[in-house]
Amino acid sequence: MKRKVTSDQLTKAEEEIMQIIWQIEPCLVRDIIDKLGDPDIPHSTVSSVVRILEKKGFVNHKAYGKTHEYFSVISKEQYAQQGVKSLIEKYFSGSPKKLVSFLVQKEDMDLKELNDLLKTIDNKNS
Amino acid sequence: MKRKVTSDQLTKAEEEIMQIIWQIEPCLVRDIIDKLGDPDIPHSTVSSVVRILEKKGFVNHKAYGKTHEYFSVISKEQYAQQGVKSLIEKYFSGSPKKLVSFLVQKEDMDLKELNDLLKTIDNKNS
DNA sequence: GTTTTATAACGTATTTTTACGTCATGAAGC
DNA sequence: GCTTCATGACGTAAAAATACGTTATAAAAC
Repeated sequence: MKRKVTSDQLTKAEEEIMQIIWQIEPCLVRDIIDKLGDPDIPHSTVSSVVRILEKKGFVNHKAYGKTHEYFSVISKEQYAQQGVKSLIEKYFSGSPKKLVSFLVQKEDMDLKELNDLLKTIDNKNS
Repeated sequence: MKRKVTSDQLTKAEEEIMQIIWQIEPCLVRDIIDKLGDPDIPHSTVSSVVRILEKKGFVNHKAYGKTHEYFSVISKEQYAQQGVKSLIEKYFSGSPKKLVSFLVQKEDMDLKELNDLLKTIDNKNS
């Protein structure tokens, strides 16, 4: 029940904003709002979340006068890696192989696809 | 920024308890505490989380007098599937293939392993 | 039957997350 | 210069998640 101090996990709202930053960085809060689609969301709400993201070390900014241009510090890939790792640990007994066979079983992926991929990687490595 | 009403996502504490329930169900709150390892955690704290899990529809209980025996309604596999799906959507542009090649690249999984797996599945399907 | 023990519910306090009103500042236009 | 506009920070309100003290009850021990 202990809470990790190093906030390495994003909440839902935080992640939603972070995804946009990864897409369009570097960006202003305004840009994020435009991308969000919801025009009624108050500027200050988004600003708050971005500030929290900065506090958590996910983004940083460069100031041009009062205007802040935000950019990510943790890459989407880095964060994804952490997510994949935790998923595998928690739901596939730490075995990536189990995750792959799950993907195939659930028909999210067919065998042919997997085979093709394997060939592609094989070629790269030789 | 809208919040989903159908609580399909567990928070950290909730998930920790849920993992234990999946492991040892059916179980009493007491069993969960024993499994948690932290003997100082108040019984009522764990009980609260379990009640929330019930409200969210993840568990249900059978009452024996005042004693409640909890069991999962949503299987670990079901929940895992949802997690995998959301991860793929958010971080691998909806392509399971990309996830697999990510696994290989990050050396969480080697090619041989993947190859073996492919053979195993192949055999099953023929 | 009475006492003790183990159980869970309930209500509430605390903390964290999410949302927003208000203020200040710099830039642009006058 | 002054005014307007766009920006973001700050503080705080609201909601959600987490933690726990207290009470009630059933079962077990006596």
